[in-house]
Amino acid sequence: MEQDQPRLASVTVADVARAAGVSKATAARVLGGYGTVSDRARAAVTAAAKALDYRPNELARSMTTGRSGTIGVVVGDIENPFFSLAVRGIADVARLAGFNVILTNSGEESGFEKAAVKTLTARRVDGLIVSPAHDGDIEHLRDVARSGRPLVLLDRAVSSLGVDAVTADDAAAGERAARLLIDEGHRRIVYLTACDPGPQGFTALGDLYTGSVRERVSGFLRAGAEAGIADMAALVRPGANTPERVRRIVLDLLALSEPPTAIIASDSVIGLEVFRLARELGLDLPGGLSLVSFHDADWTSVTSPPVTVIRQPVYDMGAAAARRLVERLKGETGPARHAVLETALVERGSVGPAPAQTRPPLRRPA
Amino acid sequence: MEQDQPRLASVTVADVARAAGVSKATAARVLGGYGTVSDRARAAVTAAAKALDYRPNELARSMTTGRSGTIGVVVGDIENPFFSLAVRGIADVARLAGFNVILTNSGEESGFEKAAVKTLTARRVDGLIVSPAHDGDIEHLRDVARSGRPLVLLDRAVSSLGVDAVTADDAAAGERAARLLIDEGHRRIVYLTACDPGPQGFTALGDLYTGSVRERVSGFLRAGAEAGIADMAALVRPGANTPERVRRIVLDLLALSEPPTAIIASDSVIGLEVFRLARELGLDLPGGLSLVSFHDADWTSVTSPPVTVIRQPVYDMGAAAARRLVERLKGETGPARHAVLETALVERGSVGPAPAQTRPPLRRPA
DNA sequence: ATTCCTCCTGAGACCGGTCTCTTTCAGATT
DNA sequence: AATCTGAAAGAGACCGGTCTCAGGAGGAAT
Repeated sequence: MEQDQPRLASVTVADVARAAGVSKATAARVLGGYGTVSDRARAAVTAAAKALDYRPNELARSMTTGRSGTIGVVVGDIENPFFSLAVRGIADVARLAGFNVILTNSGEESGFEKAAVKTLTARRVDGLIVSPAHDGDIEHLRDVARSGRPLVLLDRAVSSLGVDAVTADDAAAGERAARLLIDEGHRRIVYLTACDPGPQGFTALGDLYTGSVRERVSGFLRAGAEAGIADMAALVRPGANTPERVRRIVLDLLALSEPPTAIIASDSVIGLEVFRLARELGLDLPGGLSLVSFHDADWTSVTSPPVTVIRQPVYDMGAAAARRLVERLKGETGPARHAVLETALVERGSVGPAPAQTRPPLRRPA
Repeated sequence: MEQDQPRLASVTVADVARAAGVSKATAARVLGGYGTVSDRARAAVTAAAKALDYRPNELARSMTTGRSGTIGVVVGDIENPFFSLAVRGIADVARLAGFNVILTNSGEESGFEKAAVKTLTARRVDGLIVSPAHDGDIEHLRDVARSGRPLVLLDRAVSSLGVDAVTADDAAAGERAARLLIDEGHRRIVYLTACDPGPQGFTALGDLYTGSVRERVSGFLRAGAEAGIADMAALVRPGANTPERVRRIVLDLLALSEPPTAIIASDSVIGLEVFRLARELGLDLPGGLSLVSFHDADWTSVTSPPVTVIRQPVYDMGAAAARRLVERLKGETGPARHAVLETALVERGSVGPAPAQTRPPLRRPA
């Protein structure tokens, strides 16, 4: 072993070159793996590098090459199993393609998202995968697109940006979930989602600034309209951003003179909190309340009853986004593509017929 | 608005300086926020920078300063709620201290971990937080320590490295969990963990190369020894690295002539799979099998029965690790510190008395 | 033997910042 | 008026790599 000198200054190509008795250029060629070098020189440099414990400085390297071998990812919330699974998909594909992943959390806040994007571009990532928190506030993404740096949107498309996107078939999924409940006779169905509430709650689709949520709600409303349900929009509830807020919203809803008979939760974190609250209240599922949750999270299959969910191909969504980004990074040009992945309705035990009411449960015309 | 020139080459300080009619040095002073500059010059440079849409190149900056404003994090598995919560703690503290976080997943594999550490140091992160997958294989960490770059170990201490670490009181927690079960009369208790199995399973503590796991098992064995249980070590089962392997191991155990009456799961992912399997097998919890899981994951409180868990201060562990790293980054020297955070046993419904057996349930001497 | 071509190598510019060193100049001091 | 002081600004080296370009050596072709 070499002596334990507390080395602060790092070994550079120049040091290696000197030790090997060649020029800096030749050493760089060996160490960087480019150009042509004689076997003799190569051996000398390799040996010197090893002896000196040379470690390349990626920073310097990417400063000159312009490429960093890194892709930046900005997700809403790594804690949400949806995103952590998607990130895994991204990471796996990236690794195979030889890219490193820099991950950042926006906390679903536009301000943090902007800061994250700024930091990542400043650090010259080769490309970005972002799930935009707020699709009315996308100047920073437009900047990225304009700068020519590849950008792929994940889970939330923003068509006006004209960049690649990978999402699930949210509108169809929202419609499917609503229809399932309607077919069971439910008429007062809540759509509960984490999108920040506007000044006075939900009034129109435009109030929902998260792409995926808006899609889902549009499907939800469509199902209601087709079934002739008067005011399907009345029970769309954004603002379920924390467990506490989920509880407050649901408690308020249950206190209505005509309480809802079913809830659709827009992600598994919300779904879990609804489930927990129902159980605390002694509310029987699905007898007293039916529940459908987006995202087939692990726990949904072990509760009693297990939860009926919309299964999204989350891992694949991440992987597809990364694959697309890598294509772009490899020079693929051509128009922006929006990949829409199919979801599946997994029927388990949390949906049952609506309890008998004043109005008899009408069946939707087949 | 400016014209939409598709700018590929980025604007540099030199460009700004030229536009502002000052020297590169002066422009750099304004843009970099250092040195002294007249108000007139400052105004000119600021205006020029805005007009040209100047964006600093963080790479170039950190190449000269030697600091990158970034801390690298290598965790075993971001998908595991334990790590995603810890990462959140890290990210929050880092953000407040003005650092960015680069996150990497090792998949609990030493090889990937090494690659990740190498990449991160090559990109000159200012410091590292790592949860070492294998504490017999730490040359790469030793290199980091030797290079003088601050390193904090998370969840898994390696005392021989002589670096800061933040862990839970794993030995105490393991002992506590085992004791709870022993007090309920259990004698055949499984400790199920994800640590990769040696050639022929568990034979001695040294076979467990994950620090936290070894600690927990040592506590587990100690509890057994104190209660005079003959062969507590016989039911220590590493290798539960995937849901499938959890199933296989548990099924094998249940097929024993004298099957275990209780299982301790070393993390919530394992705990969930055990729970699911028990339910599939129609095994009553806690009547037919008692279960204690490490990590107070969300879902553990909503199952039927809810799961008794060891609650670790996961978020705080991440935050503490980040805080310590930031201290070091700010120049704190002084000896390595190992912070041990307390855990709590949260008794819920998945633990019950051992079913009557040939041997009568002995109570541990108070 | 001469020319041509290929292979290898070294010198040095360059990337985009920071930072030291030097010079200039205005205002204060005596 | 002469000197001192300190703020402001410019020139240019530097960080650690990459890469272009020009030149030298050796082998093949003529």
